[in-house]
Amino acid sequence: MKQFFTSALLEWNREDNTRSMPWKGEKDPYRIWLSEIILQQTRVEQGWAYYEKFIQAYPTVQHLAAAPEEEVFRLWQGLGYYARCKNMLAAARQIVSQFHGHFPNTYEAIQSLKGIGPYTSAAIASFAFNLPHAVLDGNVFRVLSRFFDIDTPIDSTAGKKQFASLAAELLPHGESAVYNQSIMDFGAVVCKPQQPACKICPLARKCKALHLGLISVLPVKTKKLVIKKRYFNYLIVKHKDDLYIRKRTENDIWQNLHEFVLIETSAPTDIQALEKLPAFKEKLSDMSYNIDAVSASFKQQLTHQTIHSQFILLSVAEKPEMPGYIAVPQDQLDRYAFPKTITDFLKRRELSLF
DNA sequence: AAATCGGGGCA
DNA sequence: TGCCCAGATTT
Repeated sequence: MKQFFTSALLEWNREDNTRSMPWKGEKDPYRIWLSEIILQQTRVEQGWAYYEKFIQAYPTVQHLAAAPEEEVFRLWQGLGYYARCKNMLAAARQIVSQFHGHFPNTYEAIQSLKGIGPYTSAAIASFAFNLPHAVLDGNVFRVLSRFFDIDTPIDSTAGKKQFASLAAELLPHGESAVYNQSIMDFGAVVCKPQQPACKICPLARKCKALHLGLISVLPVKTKKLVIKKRYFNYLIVKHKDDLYIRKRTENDIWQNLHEFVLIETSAPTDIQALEKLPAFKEKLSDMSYNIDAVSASFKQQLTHQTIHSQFILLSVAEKPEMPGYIAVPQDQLDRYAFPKTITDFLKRRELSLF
């Protein structure tokens, strides 16, 4: 069974796999690493252009390590999971300072880098150095759980151990790079989450889930998602040509991205009610202001929360004293990274003063 | 062990 | 909507 699985997969890769990607067959560990960080929880099509941008801007790890943080975040803007960006830059600097600019070449050393866990370490170890480590990503969980009919939840500790053990057994000696590439391509192209192509699947003959009618229930996950609603009221404080922004630093979404003056409320709040909040006066340090415009509501759906945002443009006559905020001329906003809700708003130019 | 961290594509 | 995506880190 296991023998069949591995050889059938490799044969599928030789004969039917036409999936092409910029980093496929790449041997430079820096480029492989970059692609793997970008692709964490991200579809290949979504990450593709970002990979090209980063390789162009930072051809080597030395270039990336020397880059200013704000510039790197600007390039990452829109890709999500911004901790990846922060960790990536830290790892680049680790490679230069601790590893003398040479990418580490053992599974353990690779995993000691910021932002690299079991999956990414196995991917780099196998793709760059052909080391015998099996990757375990969403594709692999799905393919294995179906073919071998394993209903242990993949988001449990027991499940991770069980699948990791099986994946390691299936890894063919000396062919970890091509095998790891194959199983992930296979999961993405044939054994897809929805409507897998079982009719043309070369492994169907021995696929347990297919014969048992369990394709749609495998893999099993236990945890349920709880989605919170949040209401963001952004005050765009304008003094002459300057707008006031800050970097988000708290443990929350969008850490290290920038934003305008935020007043979060637990329910939709109109501007009259907003002005009566103590927080409103505090944020503006009792300055006199004039409300120039109020935007419509922008909605953004994240994995764990739904954000409703409105933007209130207000101008002040005197230079504001706002600790923690920086004044940025309107035409230089594009030097800073913002969350998508804000870039959408800025692009829309809904408020006439932009 | 459970909770978080984005944004986009698809049914 | 809900689910998933070349997962990792924090709580």
